[in-house]
Amino acid sequence: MGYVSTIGSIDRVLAGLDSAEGIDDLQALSERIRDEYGITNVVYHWVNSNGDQYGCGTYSEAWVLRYLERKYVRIDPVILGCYQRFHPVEWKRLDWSSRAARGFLADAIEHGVGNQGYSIPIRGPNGQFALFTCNDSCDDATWADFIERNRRDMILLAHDFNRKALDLEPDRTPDRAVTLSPREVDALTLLAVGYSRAQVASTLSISEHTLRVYIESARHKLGAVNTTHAVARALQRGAIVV
Amino acid sequence: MGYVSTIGSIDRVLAGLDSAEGIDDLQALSERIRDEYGITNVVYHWVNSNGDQYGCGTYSEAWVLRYLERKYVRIDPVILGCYQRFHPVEWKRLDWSSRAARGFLADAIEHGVGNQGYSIPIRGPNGQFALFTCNDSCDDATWADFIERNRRDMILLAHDFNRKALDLEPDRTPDRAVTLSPREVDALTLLAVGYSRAQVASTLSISEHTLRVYIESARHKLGAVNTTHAVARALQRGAIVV
DNA sequence: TTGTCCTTCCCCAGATCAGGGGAAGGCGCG
DNA sequence: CGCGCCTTCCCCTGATCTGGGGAAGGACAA
Repeated sequence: MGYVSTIGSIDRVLAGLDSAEGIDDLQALSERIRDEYGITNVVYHWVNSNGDQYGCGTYSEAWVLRYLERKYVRIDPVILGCYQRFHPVEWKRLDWSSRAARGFLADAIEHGVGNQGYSIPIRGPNGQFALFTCNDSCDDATWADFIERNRRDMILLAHDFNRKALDLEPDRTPDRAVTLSPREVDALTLLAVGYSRAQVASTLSISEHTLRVYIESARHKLGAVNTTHAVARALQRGAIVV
Repeated sequence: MGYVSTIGSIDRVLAGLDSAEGIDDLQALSERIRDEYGITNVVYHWVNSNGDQYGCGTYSEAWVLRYLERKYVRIDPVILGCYQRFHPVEWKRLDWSSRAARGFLADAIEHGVGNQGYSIPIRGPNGQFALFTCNDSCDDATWADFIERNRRDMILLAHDFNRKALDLEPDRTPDRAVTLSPREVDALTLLAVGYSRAQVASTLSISEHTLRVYIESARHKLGAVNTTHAVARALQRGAIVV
């Protein structure tokens, strides 16, 4: 990481964001951010609830293809870690202990991804999830210093980058909000914590037949094909909280 | 809204956040933010889907009690609007057309809530939801100018306020990750998108018996009592991404 | 007032899942 | 070179879920 003055960078970049008119501009902008801040990579990565991915950034094409091809999204500790966290996180603090994760890391570094990174999770109303990541190759102290100085900028960039990305791709918000009835929420919530149908029915003091009506109705609303699917979608969309 | 210089405010406030050690400090800090920025109210409000609420801020005690007592969370257009939005929003742009909303607004203003507001939605891994709000009584142009100048500060404050609030209330954060094997991840992931066991087995090109071993093993790791439970916990912990 | 949605109840048959066994080869870590 | 973990295969039975039906009262909104 070469030393680069970042004074005013955020203003220049946000001005660029304001005038962006297409995904290509965002792509160019990620490169711009990378250069303004003197780091190796800047990436905006959208992870869709059906496994679709999309994004832009400075990773090499080879790495992006490999990532998709190997379905790394399933084991990438950055994704997994951010997915269960509220706050931005430094990569070093993620869990790299599994074999799959270590293999992934080696592969990533081989493809030009830096060993240091900082990723900001961004969430939408119905479980939509995206990541804004910056990364670099340097030692821990240098990176900690960089983050210390630029954390705020990165958070603001993540916000505005995401907003612009959504403006440009309005169909990225396909999961319409589903309103489950209170009983449907009860039913799915109890199922999600492991109750069997019989247990749920007795907990809610209704017959199992009635319970099934709720589950079916919730299933239809959620576009789910079975109970497990319905619970999964309800959780993803925040329709139930366990 | 009296004119107040906000230069350096963010630094002073964030320093205060760093040293906060309890919910009382956050309460004091919300007052501090209010004064630094010269507005009427600053509020951090955690909303649980089961109706639980929690937060701190400068609203009068009378208003908070009334809000809870009347279960305003169900009709508050700020909550409703932010719940389905990605980005911070000015109150004027929300939907105040329903009668309930207008009644609510009148009641709010009567209790010292400003007519102008800016609320930032904050989301967690499993639909957790909180709001960081600043509001004031002034005309549209004055408020637009205030937001224009302080939008970035508010976003950063929302982030850090939320982080601190979660630090101080660790039970609101999710459980630690479990490391599932790649096959277990495959199995649960496909189950989560609605596949039956037979479909999963054939998709993974393994026998259904083998598949069951993975599901069982994942269940044990996750401390789940059945498949649906296992999928739910895996999702919550970010062990799988669907 | 009419319609839509929520809540509750009931029947049944076939498909699916859960739970308990046991056994094999492969891989990496100490 | 074990030991542990991952992967793969097989047996079985009983419990559970899924897929269609139909029916009724109450709440709330247009």
